[in-house]
Amino acid sequence: MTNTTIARRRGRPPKTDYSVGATQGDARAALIASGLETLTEQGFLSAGLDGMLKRAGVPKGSFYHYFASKEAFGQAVLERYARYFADKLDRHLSDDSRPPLERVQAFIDDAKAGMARHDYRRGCLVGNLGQEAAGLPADYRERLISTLTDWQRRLAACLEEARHHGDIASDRDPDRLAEAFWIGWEGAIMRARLERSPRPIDVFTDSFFSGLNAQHQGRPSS
Amino acid sequence: MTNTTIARRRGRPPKTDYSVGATQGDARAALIASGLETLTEQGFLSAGLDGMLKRAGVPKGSFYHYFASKEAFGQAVLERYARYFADKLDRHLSDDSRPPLERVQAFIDDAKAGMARHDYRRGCLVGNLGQEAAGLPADYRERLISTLTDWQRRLAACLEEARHHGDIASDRDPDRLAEAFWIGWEGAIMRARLERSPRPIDVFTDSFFSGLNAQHQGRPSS
DNA sequence: ATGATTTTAGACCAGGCGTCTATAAAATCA
DNA sequence: TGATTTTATAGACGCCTGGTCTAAAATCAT
Repeated sequence: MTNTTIARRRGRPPKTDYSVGATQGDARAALIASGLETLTEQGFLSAGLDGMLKRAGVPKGSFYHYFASKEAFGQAVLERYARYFADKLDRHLSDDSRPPLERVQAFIDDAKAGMARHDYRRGCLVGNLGQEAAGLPADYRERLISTLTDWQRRLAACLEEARHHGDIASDRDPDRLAEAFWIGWEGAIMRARLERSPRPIDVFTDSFFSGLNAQHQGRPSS
Repeated sequence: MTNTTIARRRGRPPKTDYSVGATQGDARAALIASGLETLTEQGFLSAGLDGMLKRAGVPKGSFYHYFASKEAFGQAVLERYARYFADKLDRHLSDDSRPPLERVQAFIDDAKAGMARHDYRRGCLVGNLGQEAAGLPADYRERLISTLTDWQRRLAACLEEARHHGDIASDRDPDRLAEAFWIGWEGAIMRARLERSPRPIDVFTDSFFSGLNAQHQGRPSS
């Protein structure tokens, strides 16, 4: 059997375990953190590597040691963001100590606070990259879509609970409601950033909650 | 009356092989038309002048004869887009031959057809620039906001009619509903472009219409 | 011709991504 | 210990693109 314990190799060992956001000294983690800040503010295409390198305090030579290209770097940042966001979602939406819709509101308040904390300069990375999707490598598109459907799945589960709880009309489909939520959410984040105000988020979320117990009806007959 | 046949002008004659601007002979119009196509696809920051010039069939040296800078050019394109879009809105929303909500649906169908016609490559210029607002000159922000509130005003008037018509619960505020519409709309356009599908628009608009006759209720108590 | 006006060609410079070479650090082998 | 191998840092350089500007071209007016 192979020696799984240590398996000695020659040479300087790599700084393994990038997944856990190692803190100081880890250039790769610093780069991703810097990328998160920059890309949520500026998007991908118009963001320059040099700026992110400077922000992270990492020289260019190191960058291409850890990432094959700017594109590969962007993907890594997106992965990290998707995980970070899904964790935040779960933290709120699985909080059994509150009724389901309050959990949704708790997530919204959390996100709102985050935007205010950064003076409405940072948006949603998925929204930013989504708008640039035309000019991005093809695999970005798939990843962005899968991220959104992942968030949708998590929200739908909570809305399903709310339906059983009696807070949503029984003929509404939680999955479709969740889909509509994220569609509107991205618009609300964009608008909040534009106006530098939490109001768009409030207007959207109020509208969303109001619609939950409406009788479903088709569009106006044509 | 002016001689429209030949109308000789002073100075070096233009090359007049503009490919885009329907109206031949006007390089400026060709540039704006080209800019509309490009900026609705790519946004402002990552779009290059060269591509737009080539698309318009206008030589590079001419650009700064017609516009003071790329920024000024972008503003001109935005003005044109805002007018174009407001006209389209009015054409539908003021059509007294149909009930108000059907007019809204007619506008939506029109916009959907436009997106499909361009294979979901082009988005809403206001949405594109809005997402880039952080990296854009300050006056862009104000213009984008005023454009959205202008569209909101027009839609609110139609929703007010719908309320009198009995299609909207009497305690809902048409202005706030219209505000919510444009917030979600931008999200829907973005998502439709990402998925290259009309579905996000349908999901959003169905959700919007469903909410119109709901009893208004606050957010979940916290 | 000379001058005025309109349009264009092309140079210019800044910045952006990626590469390349050099060096230091950390471990093993001899 | 010293040689060797692998990892990581360091930043200068090249090539290209992109926005801007200046000088010149092409025409009309006098």
